[in-house]
Amino acid sequence: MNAFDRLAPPLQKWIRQQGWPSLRPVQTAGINAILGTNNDVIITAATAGGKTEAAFLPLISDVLLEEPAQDHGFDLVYIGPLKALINDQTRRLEDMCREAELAVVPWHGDIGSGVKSRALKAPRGVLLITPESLEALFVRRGSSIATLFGATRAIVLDELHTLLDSERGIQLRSLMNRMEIATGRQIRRVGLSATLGDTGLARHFLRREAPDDVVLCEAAGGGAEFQVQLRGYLTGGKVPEDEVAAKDDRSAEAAIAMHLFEKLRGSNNLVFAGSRGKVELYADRLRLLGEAQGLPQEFYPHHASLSKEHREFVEKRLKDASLPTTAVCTSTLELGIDIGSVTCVAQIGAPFTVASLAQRLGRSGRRAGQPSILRQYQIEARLEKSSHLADRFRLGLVRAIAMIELYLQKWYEPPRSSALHLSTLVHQILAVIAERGGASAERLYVTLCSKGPFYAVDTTLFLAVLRQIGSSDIALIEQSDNGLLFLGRQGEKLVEHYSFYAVFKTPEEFRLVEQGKDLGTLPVDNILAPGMTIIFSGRRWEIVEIHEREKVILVTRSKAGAPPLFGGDPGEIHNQVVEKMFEVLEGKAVPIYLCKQAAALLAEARGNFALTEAGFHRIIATGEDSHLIATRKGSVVTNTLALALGGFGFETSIYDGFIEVRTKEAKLRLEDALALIAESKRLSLFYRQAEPQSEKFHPFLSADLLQQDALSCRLDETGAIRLASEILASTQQQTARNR
DNA sequence: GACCTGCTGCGGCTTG
Repeated sequence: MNAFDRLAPPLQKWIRQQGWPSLRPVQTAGINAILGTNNDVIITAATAGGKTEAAFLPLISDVLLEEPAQDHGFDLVYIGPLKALINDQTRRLEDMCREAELAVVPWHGDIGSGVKSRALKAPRGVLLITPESLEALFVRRGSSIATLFGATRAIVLDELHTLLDSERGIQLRSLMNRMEIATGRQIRRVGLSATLGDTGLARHFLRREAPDDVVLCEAAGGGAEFQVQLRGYLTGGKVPEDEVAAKDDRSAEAAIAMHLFEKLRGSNNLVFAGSRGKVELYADRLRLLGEAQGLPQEFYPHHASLSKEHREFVEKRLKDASLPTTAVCTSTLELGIDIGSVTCVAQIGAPFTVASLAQRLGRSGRRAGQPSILRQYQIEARLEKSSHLADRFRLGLVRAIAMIELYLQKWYEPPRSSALHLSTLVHQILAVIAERGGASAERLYVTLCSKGPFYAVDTTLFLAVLRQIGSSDIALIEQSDNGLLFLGRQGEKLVEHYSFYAVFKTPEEFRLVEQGKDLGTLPVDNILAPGMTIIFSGRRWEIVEIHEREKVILVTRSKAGAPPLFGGDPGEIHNQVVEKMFEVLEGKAVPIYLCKQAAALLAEARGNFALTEAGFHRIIATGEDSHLIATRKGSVVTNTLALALGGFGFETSIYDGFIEVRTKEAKLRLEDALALIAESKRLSLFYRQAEPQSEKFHPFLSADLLQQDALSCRLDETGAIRLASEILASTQQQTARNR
């Protein structure tokens, strides 16, 4: 029997109504993988490749054709990382389920309590929910979980790739696990994604006990033709006489804005500017260019600090084919919210990961016969005598090239699987105790570690965490006479507040208000005062009043302004990306997608790289007491070595694949320090400040636990030790050769 | 040298 015939009649009718000539291969594969089996399944296809239907056509059929395990409860559970995505998918599923008369229930923070209480009284159909709302159900209604999910056939995880490596992903795996323990049944898991770097690790995420049994349904190669141009621009330094032309504004940003304005006007596009500050800067310039020509506005900023109203306005304009719209944005427009297809994706500066570049490009070329177009812009510094080697090697441009090359090879960053996730573990200990009204240490360990996602935590470490959060000054948990663990004084306070359900940290912010209307938010660490001017939401403002206690800033329209500071963490670059960068630096081929200026910059970078023989000498003297070490590694290993060197009094700065070391304050020679590191088994002794508190529940952990947590993911000791001996060996070879 | 995501229950009010 073919795939279509195996579906329940209401779904066959729905497919006919859609006017589809046939099912797509990935949908046929999904139907065959799911119907009549208990398989866990991963479905990967390009954005808008029909993944949702590939999963839900057979899953809904299964609900209609087979008897449920119990009379009440949700038949299917869909978990989405965004409220907007849940709203989109609710509409699609309602359409698909109408004929089948199956209820579709959206559930997140913006959904009214009426919908929720009705669904709790008579749970059935498809539940679409966020990880946080699901956590809230477990914590608030722990005793109802077995009833609510006792009939659930499958859990569908949308945008699986965003969950693999993150704190939220660990929480979600724990929730799926807790659901199976509460209902006493194994529940099928179906993951959907457009960009999975390593399907092996995705399988492991989905079902750790049996990753090999997870069935993979892959759509055959996307098909859209890929067009790319990389344009290089110069900034700073002395502008040569012949380049000083009539135009007032010679900055690279102005030139890029002008090019974007000319190329993108009249169609729908996305411009990824790299940071919220840069988004504001380019949106402002593009608006001014339009106003100068008396043209209607079509360039708008979009990022997470802007008000919901403004963001929804921009998203709606993007969906509307009749109004040309370009959004200058951050990764807010990277995920699967349906904004239709855009003509071109522009990227200013090199992205941090190939995975996000791929995700962004998935937004363009979605209509048959239309290419997917990338316009990459890169600004480099004009070189002077005193210019730094990182500028001479044109590392920004080289990284942009490496990213495009890796994208063409279809390589994406894999998730790291060794992380301990102690912050999230603390959260889940509190959550499980709240869900069950108390738990023994043994039961907790089985639920969370031996059977759960914290498998890297052994019993010794687990007990150390319990002791730490049970200590009298932390008081998150306490133990009763019969050995059962309960929430402590502080633990109860945390769990009672609604801010408990999310496992990730969010900064404190000011609200920006103009005449009673919210424009958006700004991190509180901005240094602002009345009279100062800023660019925000694509317009210029003057600060009128600051209300510290209410965290409100009142503003009024202004003619001047600069983008405010939005803060942020340093990005993380994978080893493979840095390796590719060195391949580019050492290579000869000039990619055809470089403009003349970019090609000249690449030639210059290669010339400077060859001149300093950085490929040959791993340690290059760059001044009287400064050196450049070529680590040829990504930021985790490079950071670890830099931290270890810092322990010896060296001052360090980090670049892609390089560490600059200043030896002035150091107690010993650089080579001797490297030798000591190379001989070590552990580096912890050398760190000066290796207790970073970056995650939400880190403040409750001890220095020792924080260091173990950092070493499991943000630092790589063995990698750094190996790197130190590798660098030494190559310098010794070099010395021998010179003799 | 960065980006993003999420949130309950209840008291008290108005309105039909």
